[in-house]
Amino acid sequence: MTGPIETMAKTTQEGKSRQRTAAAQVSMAEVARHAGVSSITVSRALHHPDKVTAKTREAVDRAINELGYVPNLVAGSLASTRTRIISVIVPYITHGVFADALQGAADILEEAHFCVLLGNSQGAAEREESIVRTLLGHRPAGVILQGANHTAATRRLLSKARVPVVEMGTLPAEPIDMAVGYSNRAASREMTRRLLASGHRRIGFVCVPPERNDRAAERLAGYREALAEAGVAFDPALVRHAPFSIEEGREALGVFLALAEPPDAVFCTSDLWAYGMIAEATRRGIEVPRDLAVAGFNDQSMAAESVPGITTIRVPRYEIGRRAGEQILARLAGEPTARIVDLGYELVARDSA
Amino acid sequence: MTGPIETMAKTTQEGKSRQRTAAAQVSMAEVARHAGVSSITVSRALHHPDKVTAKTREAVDRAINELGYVPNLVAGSLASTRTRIISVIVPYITHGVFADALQGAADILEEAHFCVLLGNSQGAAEREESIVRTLLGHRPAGVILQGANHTAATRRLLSKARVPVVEMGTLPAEPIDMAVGYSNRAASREMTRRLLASGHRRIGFVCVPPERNDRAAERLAGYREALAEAGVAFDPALVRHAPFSIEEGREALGVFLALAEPPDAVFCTSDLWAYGMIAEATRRGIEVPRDLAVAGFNDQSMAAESVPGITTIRVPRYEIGRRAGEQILARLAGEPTARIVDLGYELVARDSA
DNA sequence: CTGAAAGCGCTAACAG
DNA sequence: CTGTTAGCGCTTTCAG
Repeated sequence: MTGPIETMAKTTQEGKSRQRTAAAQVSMAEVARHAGVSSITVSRALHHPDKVTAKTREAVDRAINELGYVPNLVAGSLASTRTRIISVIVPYITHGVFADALQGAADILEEAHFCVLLGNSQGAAEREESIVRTLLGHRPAGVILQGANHTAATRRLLSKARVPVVEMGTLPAEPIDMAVGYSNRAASREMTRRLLASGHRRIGFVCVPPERNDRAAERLAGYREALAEAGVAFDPALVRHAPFSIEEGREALGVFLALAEPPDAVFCTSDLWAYGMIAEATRRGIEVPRDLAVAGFNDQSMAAESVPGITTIRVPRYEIGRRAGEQILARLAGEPTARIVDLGYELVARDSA
Repeated sequence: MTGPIETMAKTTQEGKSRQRTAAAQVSMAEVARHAGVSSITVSRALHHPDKVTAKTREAVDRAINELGYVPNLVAGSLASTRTRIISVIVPYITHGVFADALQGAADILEEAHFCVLLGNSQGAAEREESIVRTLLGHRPAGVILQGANHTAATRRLLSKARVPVVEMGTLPAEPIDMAVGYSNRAASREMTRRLLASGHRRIGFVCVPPERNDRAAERLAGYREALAEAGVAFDPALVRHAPFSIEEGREALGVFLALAEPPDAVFCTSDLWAYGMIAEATRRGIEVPRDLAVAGFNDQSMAAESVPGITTIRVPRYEIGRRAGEQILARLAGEPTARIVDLGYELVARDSA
């Protein structure tokens, strides 16, 4: 165990004067001079090597290497009024679901030589709006964001930006531009139906507050639809809101058991809660699924590791991000694009429900 | 369970002609005209509101709102040769350790109104080099990257860029500029000492191939140092390389048990492996830690959930990213900065070792 | 406190 | 295939 230690810099500070980035950088003009050609020829050797003789290309390449030239993309972007930047905004980077989608988007975009300008909304629509405003200032070639609950201003900004926009992880009735996801409502309805089919009638439901989260709202709607179909009355006492954590799953069990009429099944709309709830049930001698059925959502790694294994909904998280990136690229290439891409979901039946 | 469905766009394609981003955007000049002032006054109203009369400021603000003006940061950056972009490069976004650090960096940087330009090296130094080259083209105000094994060209590029650079998660002898992390070697040595102190002499070691990963190399070195201190001979047969996954932990156990002289303890340098190994041991009726002690690294969420709980090394993952961002900001503000910041680690003793 | 002129480093458009 | 001329939209510098 060690504590924080700081070794003071031996190097002298350069001081406030040298914040300017491009300062001592080599410019294209210098490369041109070095190679005995004009700037535009350097530009062409870089971007359209076939439009330049092999000899010129070599001379330019040599000059670039000798001088250590790194093209200034800021200047290039301004001149061409075009960037190779895609903004990707996610609620939380550390949440597995979003991290996977972000990874998918980053993979395909970097492959296509685009850069990802990252935004982190922390799940707040107002924060998202201010991030969108800033990121649009960088004139991205496209924008990818999570979910569909945005402020009116965010929608307006994105529409006016005249760039491809993809909302991921959900299937909004009116996407800003394009959407890639799956039906949270249908997935939730299907899981609830499964619990009902097993004979459960008192079904608890755990989710994040649905007011500020369209996915949670959709899942709650799906749950209610399935109950209605089966003629089971909706009981608000069986709905519990919580932040994401294993611990909250443990606590939710306690709350449910303290009810006058406790549930005989619980649909946790995150595997984290399901995992915690099962662990706590086991600790209390409640057998899952015999005494209590527990279902999860997302098919995160702990779903398979839990004992019993968690019956859950698997969503194509990585694929959603990747496809979102592909949609942007397709639009930029002038190819026809689908307005809504439904990547589906899969109910993974294990032993917990 | 639903399959992929695509709804074709009803909206007509805008075609190849409209890839240009800034195209129909409102310019500062238009805002100026609308407000009856010059561009430079708009610029000042935006960046130095106190250098402008309240009346002018209001007129400008009104024009901005009416026109929906979004400042073009590309043009601004070119003119000022300065950006508010920090490049952050991580090996994998989905790996919890890096996601946490990325989150830490993003949090502090966005707070300071900087944007994160994300790079994803996939753990390959060559890929990192090409990413660094591209990202530097955007003239970031600073660069944060993971670890210390970079190509010579990467080091050269970053040094020549004349911007603050932070390497995170490790304590290199010769940082490119600054480093924020902890000693992988010391942490590994301490854990190995603990296993030795419990009487173990045949200690297995699981890590990723150390040739391409400086952290793995440091951990291996710490393990060997502790063995040497205790006069225990190093046995290459006890070292296993594997990719990160729970499954690989299960497999590693099988390999170790097949040895003529199997280990009585295993130090897994990732909790993932430790978790899998313990699960597999339990399945085979091998009691942990009585029959086999298993130690982990990183204190990921499964470490506490595992039965028995995993004895592991906790590292300040989020804090490392946050501090890395702070170092960049401090340097940009002209404040003195430490060359190396050791944030330490903590051995978390649970029941597995 | 406000403005005019000049230019950031590059690329588009047109010539040769 | 190569070069010249003009900006991209903003900020810097220097005047008023």
